Amino acid sequence: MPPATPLSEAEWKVMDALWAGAPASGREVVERLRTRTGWAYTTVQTLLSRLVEKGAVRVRREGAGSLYEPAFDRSTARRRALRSLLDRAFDGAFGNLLHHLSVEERLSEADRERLRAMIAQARRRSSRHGRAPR
Amino acid sequence: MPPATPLSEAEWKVMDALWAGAPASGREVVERLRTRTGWAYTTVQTLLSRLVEKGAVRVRREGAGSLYEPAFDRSTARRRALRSLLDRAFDGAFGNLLHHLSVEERLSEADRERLRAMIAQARRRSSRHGRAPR
DNA sequence: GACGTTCTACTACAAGTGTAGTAGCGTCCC
DNA sequence: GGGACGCTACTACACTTGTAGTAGAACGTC
Repeated sequence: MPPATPLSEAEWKVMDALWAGAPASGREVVERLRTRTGWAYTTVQTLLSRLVEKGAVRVRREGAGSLYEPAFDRSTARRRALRSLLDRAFDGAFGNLLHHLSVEERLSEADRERLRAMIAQARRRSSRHGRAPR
Repeated sequence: MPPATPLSEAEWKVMDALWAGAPASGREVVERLRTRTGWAYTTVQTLLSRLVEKGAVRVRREGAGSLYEPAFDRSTARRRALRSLLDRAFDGAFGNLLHHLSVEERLSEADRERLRAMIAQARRRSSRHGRAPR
């Protein structure tokens, strides 16, 4: 697992662009970001370099330019970001987040449906290999 | 609603110290943070000032020193932080977060219990507002 | 009223972020 | 093989964050 340096706002956007299509050229990434951000080519390049330094993106020279590809998937990044929020704002306790969700946030019917599935799935998983992590 | 400038890691710790006890003197805040962080008095002062600038803390001179108190409660801060994470990492969609939780995170029995309560509560709430619970 | 003790205000400085410019190199085209 | 063009590498610069020091004001004490 690469050093879990957290992704900044702008970096998330770049990663999103990469997750949208496996190896992509710098040009492609810029193109994908154009509508969302309007960043200059060099801005995107800077961000890509920083991401490579951080180990979040792998680069490979390919003839003319380079091809970039994420070093981990979106779920992994999301898990890390969530953990980071948990530590920062919820005393690191998952339960606190759930409590907050239940008391403070408004849920739609679809959300509730999702939660029901979530419970069922969690139950299945935990009974399969009987463990309850913190 | 004060300008929702997001709280940084260190600022969260200071806010936590303030939420732990209504108006508190600078000295008190430092004291509460000592074990957790070991920060110098002036470090805490700097953070408090920044929080005042951001509108997250209100200050009031009181004889010798000042008394500080949070300008909003922890739930509000949590809601904002969550929103920010949502926008950054989950395409701004609450459902994406729930999906992530259901598929990616491991839940304990207590978590599941909490979720069940959450669903029930949401159902109650939404039926009160006259939406059919499917 | 001189002194020590506290606080506050201002300043500092390195790392990280957002955003981009410039120079130079490799490649493609005629 | 010389020019046009695209791409990478390096540099820039302001703002935020983490962490603190110093100088001076205010207050309590004898």
